[in-house]
Amino acid sequence: MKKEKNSTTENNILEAAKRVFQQKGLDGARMQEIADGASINKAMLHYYYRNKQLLFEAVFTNAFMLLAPQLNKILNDDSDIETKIKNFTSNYISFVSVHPYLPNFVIQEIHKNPDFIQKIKKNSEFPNLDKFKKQVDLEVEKGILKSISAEQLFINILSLSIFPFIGAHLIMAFVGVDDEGFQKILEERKTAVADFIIASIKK
Amino acid sequence: MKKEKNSTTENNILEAAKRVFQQKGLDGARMQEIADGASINKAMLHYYYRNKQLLFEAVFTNAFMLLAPQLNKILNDDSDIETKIKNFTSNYISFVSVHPYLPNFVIQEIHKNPDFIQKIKKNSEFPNLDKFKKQVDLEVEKGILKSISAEQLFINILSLSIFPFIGAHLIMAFVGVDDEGFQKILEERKTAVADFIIASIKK
DNA sequence: AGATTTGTTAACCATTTGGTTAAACTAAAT
DNA sequence: ATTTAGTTTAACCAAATGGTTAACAAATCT
Repeated sequence: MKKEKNSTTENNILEAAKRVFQQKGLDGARMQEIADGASINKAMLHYYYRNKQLLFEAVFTNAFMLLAPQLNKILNDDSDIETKIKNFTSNYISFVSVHPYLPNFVIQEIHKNPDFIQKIKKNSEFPNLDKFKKQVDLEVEKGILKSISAEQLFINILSLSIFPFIGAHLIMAFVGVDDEGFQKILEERKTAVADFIIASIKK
Repeated sequence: MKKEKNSTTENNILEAAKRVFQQKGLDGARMQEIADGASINKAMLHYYYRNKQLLFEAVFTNAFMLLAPQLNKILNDDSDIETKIKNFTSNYISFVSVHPYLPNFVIQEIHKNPDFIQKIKKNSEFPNLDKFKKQVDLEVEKGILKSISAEQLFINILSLSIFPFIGAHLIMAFVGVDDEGFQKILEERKTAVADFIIASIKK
């Protein structure tokens, strides 16, 4: 038996599957297209991944696990809130600029199949708000921050960081810029988002 | 010839199509399911709407045209920025709470087919930023607002208003609340979002 | 080397799916 | 009453699609 056959084939499949699934979604994706993308026979897909659903779940979990660590940065490290916000927004926007399809993909498929997230929540360390909440409450108490609920603040941070990627085309149409112009706006946001948030909550 | 046959059938079709398309997307939707939902034969669908694409476009345009007027509120009326922000965020969150599927549907299909938005941009009055931009620049100049670009502010407003609906399931998982708890958070946001924005930009 | 497991292919299959056809039905217009 | 035009149905169809089979090639093991 060949063991170290991690080589190309399986990787090619995952790469191709990622491309196709992220662009077209579970329903829109075609196994044939993925096979073509991986330069293999369609039967090979079913050799490596028994069926479409399993292949999809592999890709999805992969994508999700790429985003989760980003969130742990804001939820579970020890710096103060202001620093965290600066780091997270900047890092996140930089990171997603390199993987622009990720947020849409993850969010869309969770939307169509909300149970999916429960499955993931059980495995691995799923980020939770406990520490962040304690921290915010403390800084509010200390008078460092204005009164705000950690939940609302968290939602605001996520919204400002993620939405521009999800609504990119919509925003471009409204604002009247092309891809290049939009890139500039995103670049600005790497610092502008944190400034915006901090201006609002810092006493 | 029966002329006033606007009666139920066509309406049933649109209602059923709306339900199915919004839940499953263009690719995931099945003509048979729409037919069943409208209590008609599948052939009737093709009698009223020649094919899936056209039926979809009817539903999509419909949905989009429901959201556009909301945006005109913030872009093209005469009140000052602060008032506009208060009105828009509150109205938008209220409105979408009643149509929670809308933002996801519109954004997702635009994401998969960006040309779609160009089609719409040509018909009807498509909201644009010109007036809003002038107003923001003026209030910045007057010293009412801190220095901020109208584009970034606009994106922030949209993000904070729309994302919670698109990322609902994700947020619920992170924050650790159920549907009911999330409803409460949204209710809070009807005022909290505007307060958050204004605290950040008002001098 | 010979057996066995693993990787790969081409051809095939059952089902689903969007879409069509032709005929029947309905109600108004002549 | 018969024509006419719109409405509705059941049966049908071709293409697409996810998935399988069986045979073959290439490693791996003994």
